[in-house]
Amino acid sequence: MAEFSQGSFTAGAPPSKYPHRSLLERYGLRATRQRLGLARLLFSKGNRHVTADTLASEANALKMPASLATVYNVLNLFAQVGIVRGLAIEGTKTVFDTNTSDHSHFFFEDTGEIADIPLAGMKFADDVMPPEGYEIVKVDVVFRLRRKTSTNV
Amino acid sequence: MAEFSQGSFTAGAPPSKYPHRSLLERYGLRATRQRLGLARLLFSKGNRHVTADTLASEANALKMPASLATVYNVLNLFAQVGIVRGLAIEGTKTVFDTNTSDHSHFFFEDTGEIADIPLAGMKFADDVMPPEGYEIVKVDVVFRLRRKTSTNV
DNA sequence: TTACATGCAAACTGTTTGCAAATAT
DNA sequence: ATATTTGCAAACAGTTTGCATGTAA
Repeated sequence: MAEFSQGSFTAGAPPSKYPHRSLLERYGLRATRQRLGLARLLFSKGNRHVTADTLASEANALKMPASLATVYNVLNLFAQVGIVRGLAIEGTKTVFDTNTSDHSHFFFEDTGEIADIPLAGMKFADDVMPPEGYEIVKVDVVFRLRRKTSTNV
Repeated sequence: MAEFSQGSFTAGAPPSKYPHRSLLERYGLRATRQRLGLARLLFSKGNRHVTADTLASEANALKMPASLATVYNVLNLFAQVGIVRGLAIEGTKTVFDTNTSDHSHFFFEDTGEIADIPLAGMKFADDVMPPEGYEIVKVDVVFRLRRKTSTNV
């Protein structure tokens, strides 16, 4: 039960133990226990694509309890300030991507998985004239993949 | 209020009155009253982007009653056989597009509206190498639009 | 006549919200 | 001390489903 003890420091409060505290403060967000925990899950192992409930179960499995409602709140908040980015790929669950740079996605239709592609969507904005009075703020590009049928060579 | 009287013919059942009957038959779908009615709404006035409930209210307003469940069934069925195409743009409601050709979309963030752009997504498939064993079956490209801020010249 | 489609209501999934208790500053 | 955040459960939106009734073939 101690893999994520947090809260009571004795001495000079080790400054490097909570690397995400500064991240939160940079965005003017209060550094609460669950925000720090979720930020750690999100940003400790490379770019990720999570849904609210995958992240919640992950947190709970690691004894970093956060209610589903809070996970939603935190993910929405992070998305709002730009720490993560929400994707609407499958219509149902919202996927949050920790990679906020301009890139595209593979969507594996068989597994539902999502993978990043280093292809800037904005480069396609040149091919398109936005309607009068509007500007293109983002270009979402999703390459939908199907397992190649062996008969279909 | 009689723009869609349907049902009771007297004589030799005018053959051209239901142009969508043949559409349904072409896909092996039984030509029921509500399928014909919904097909008419979908395909009588150019390309459209509808949700289940906009289409249902439209039908009901025209005295072509179809329950919401049936509208869902019919739209899903049409999408399945390829008469329409489902879009996952906003995460919430599924939008059905009567234009099944390869094209892209504008998404107006202020109004939620969707508009077609004659830009084939598949042309971007050249820039991308699909993972081993997979093939790109569709490329969804959405240009998200925001109203230009006058201060932001 | 018979298999299939419809309508209704109830179930279901994903997400948001109201409010009391907990907590960060 | 006080404003903010959390957790729970209830509300909510969109969609699907079970089953009796209706209907196309």
